[in-house]
Amino acid sequence: MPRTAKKQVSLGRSATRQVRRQQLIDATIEAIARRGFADTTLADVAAGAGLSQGIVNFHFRTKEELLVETLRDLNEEYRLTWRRALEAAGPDPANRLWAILAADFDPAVCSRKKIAVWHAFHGEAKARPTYQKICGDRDDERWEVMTSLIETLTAQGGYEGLEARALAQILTAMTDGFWLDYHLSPSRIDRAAGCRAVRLMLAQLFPEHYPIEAQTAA
Amino acid sequence: MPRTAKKQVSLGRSATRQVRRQQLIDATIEAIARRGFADTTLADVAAGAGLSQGIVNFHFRTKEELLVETLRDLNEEYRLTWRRALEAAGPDPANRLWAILAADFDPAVCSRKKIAVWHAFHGEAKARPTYQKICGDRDDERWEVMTSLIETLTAQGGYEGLEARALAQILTAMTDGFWLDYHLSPSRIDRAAGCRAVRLMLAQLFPEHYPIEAQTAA
Amino acid sequence: MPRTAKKQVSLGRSATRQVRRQQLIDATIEAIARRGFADTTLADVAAGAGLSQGIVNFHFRTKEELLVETLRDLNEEYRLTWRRALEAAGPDPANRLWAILAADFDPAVCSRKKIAVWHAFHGEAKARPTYQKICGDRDDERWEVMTSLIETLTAQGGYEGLEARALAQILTAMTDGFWLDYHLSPSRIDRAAGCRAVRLMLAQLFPEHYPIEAQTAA
Amino acid sequence: MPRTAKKQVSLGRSATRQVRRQQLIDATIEAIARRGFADTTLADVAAGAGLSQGIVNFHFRTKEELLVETLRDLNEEYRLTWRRALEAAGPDPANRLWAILAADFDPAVCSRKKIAVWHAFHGEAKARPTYQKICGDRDDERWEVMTSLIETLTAQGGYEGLEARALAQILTAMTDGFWLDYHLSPSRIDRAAGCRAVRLMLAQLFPEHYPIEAQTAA
DNA sequence: CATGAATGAGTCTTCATTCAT
DNA sequence: AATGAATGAAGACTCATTCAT
Repeated sequence: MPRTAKKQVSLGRSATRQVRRQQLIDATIEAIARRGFADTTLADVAAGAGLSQGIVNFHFRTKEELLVETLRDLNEEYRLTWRRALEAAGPDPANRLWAILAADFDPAVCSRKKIAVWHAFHGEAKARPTYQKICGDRDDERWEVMTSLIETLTAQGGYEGLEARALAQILTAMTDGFWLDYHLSPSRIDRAAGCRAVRLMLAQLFPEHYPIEAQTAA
Repeated sequence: MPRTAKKQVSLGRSATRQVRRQQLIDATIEAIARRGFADTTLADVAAGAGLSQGIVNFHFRTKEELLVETLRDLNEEYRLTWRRALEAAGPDPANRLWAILAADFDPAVCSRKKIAVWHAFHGEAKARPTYQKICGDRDDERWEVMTSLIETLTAQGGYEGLEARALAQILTAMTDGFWLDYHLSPSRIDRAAGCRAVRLMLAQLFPEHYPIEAQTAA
Repeated sequence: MPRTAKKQVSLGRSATRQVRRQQLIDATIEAIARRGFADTTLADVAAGAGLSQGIVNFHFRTKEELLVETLRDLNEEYRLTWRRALEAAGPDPANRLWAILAADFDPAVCSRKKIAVWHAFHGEAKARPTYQKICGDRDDERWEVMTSLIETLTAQGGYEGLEARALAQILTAMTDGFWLDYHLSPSRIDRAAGCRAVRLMLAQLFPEHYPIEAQTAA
Repeated sequence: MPRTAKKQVSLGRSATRQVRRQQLIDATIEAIARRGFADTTLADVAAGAGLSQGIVNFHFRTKEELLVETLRDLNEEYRLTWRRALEAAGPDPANRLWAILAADFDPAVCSRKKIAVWHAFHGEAKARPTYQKICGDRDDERWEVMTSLIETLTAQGGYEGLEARALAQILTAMTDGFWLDYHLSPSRIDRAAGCRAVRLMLAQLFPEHYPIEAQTAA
């Protein structure tokens, strides 16, 4: 508890609304990762943040609102991660496509903890339309960008018979699947291996754009 | 209530223990699919089965035991599905590999409802070691068979530079990923498309064994 | 607590639904009378009934439902009291009118406890439409009967200038007012005095029907 | 929030303690009338006054103190209303008695809102001795004056058999009862009708002093 | 004086579990 | 075997009160 106490003092009562909210969202992610979605209580979250019981209902009106905001927060972090990678990748479409895919292995979003929380939300998605909507919107955006890049690649190269939508589905499924496998069997797979496997796929699908010798690390 | 009464009468008090248990497991799957893992109560399950409140604690000692048995039941159904497909595929390793992968799109295991429940359990896996163990064991078995088949294929064909483990990872990730995408964005993908995409991947990875013209439907 | 324990045993777990509900309603009346409306908790009620915490939400779905049923119960008891008195009064309208008014001083409904609870509900009536509706319906019924009886009396006797509605209002206000005064200043008034005062009023308003010498006790 | 800000500015930080207290008492009356006693929170009161959360505990030490002061305020207003009417009535005891009774229909005290709040406090009276004391004292004072006036009237006129205490009780009950009926069934009664009915009663009880032709409006 | 974030005790409500019938 | 009333622990939420600014 010394750390807790220090935290409270250091942030003090004057912590701005935004800071407090983020603090609680972080504690929520931590709690869900540790205890699971079903067993996470507001008491856990508050204790994890070193704050008092009633605090969550003060900053978020209900538990559900906290959860939704947590999901949005995760979403935004994820979105920013691949968006930034995309910008950093420059104009080349092959580079850009790779940047998006490789972003999924960025430690900022691809950690045991974060992935556990993602799957916790995914598990509840069917029963909670709000979650499904948020996740769907997130995927739609990434899907658009990827499809468009793949169309450019297939137009450039002579990849006959490869439809952009099908390829986008394959690549999306692969990275999503790696997250799931990493979640369920962390001992069988690691970030580097996942990254390499995706690169291998790209090399298979677009040999012109991703020559085998030029492997890139995550 | 008449329906409930009839159900009870038709099954009779003599229903064997196994029948009742299965009835409750089915109701559990239904309830989790509809309400989500966190919001499924024993009352929901009992009502869904047309039985009385206390019944679950009679046939399963605790809620947790019911959930574990439900997961095992799902698992066994999944395992039987691909095992049977494997047997039906005959001796050819290419056929056998395809059979395993295609089994993931069998309506018996690949339905909106079942997939929702799978992801509900996956979401809780990190927090509940038992779930992780059950899911891990399931994956291990399939993994072994797939790796072995892939090794045979790579030994047969001249697929240089393709490591069996990496390929197994790719293919596993892809089918797992399709399930997740089907769960989150059912409008973007359907079973047939998923099946075709996997076939396309096989054709890319093992062109000798899966010539493009010989497409197979799910 | 020994008494509580005995009660539980004597009623047993098999107490019918109706008995349990009544038991809880009685405990609610007791609790409101003792602690007031605002400070009555479900824990008070359950403890008062010698039962466990969650019992109320089992037999009534919410606290509000328990309160509404309690009000209905009080209402019905009140209604039966004057209805029975009315029947016992025979055919004479003067007797019948007197019976209704005197019923308000029947110890079954006119006790410190009951009246306190009545006023607790009246106090919340404006803010809770359901209460206002229930109380309004109760008053309407009694009002109809009284007005009709008064019309008969004024038609019989030569009471010029006395309008039935106004008289009904006066008599209703008087009994209601006695209850309030009994509630706020129990030391200044008692049931017998209230009863006598009402009788005096009747004698003043309808001297032909209620001759002064024929005083009747409550 | 602009309205809030304006309000604050217009009253200014220099508002005297008394003004703030009155502002909060008024907001309390408003809140109780709207939400009921049990559901009125200090947040409601503060918001209603356009001030901040913690303000009440600053000007009144506790919620209970605010409520008590609100009741006292209502009391004082009521007392002043009939006291002023009494003074304005001149020396004639019949006029004075009528003035007291008619004051109960003065819009200043006899409004839907005020009456709702009165009954809210009455409803809690039994459980809170302080309220009972305050209401009792209020009634005692009025009771003394009324009894004394009635004694004068009965001494003057030849009203045999009419005891002053009984008459005071009747008249008090009647006005109290009108308030309750106005509270519960506002559609059945209005101030003018109540006033007329009381006047009718006086005419019946003291025909010498209140001749029928000399009706007075509220 | 006033604000409003923070606290934490208290309340309603849910629900897994028990058990008399 | 089955029922369903009852239990009671636990959780979300409310709100009077405090207090740093």
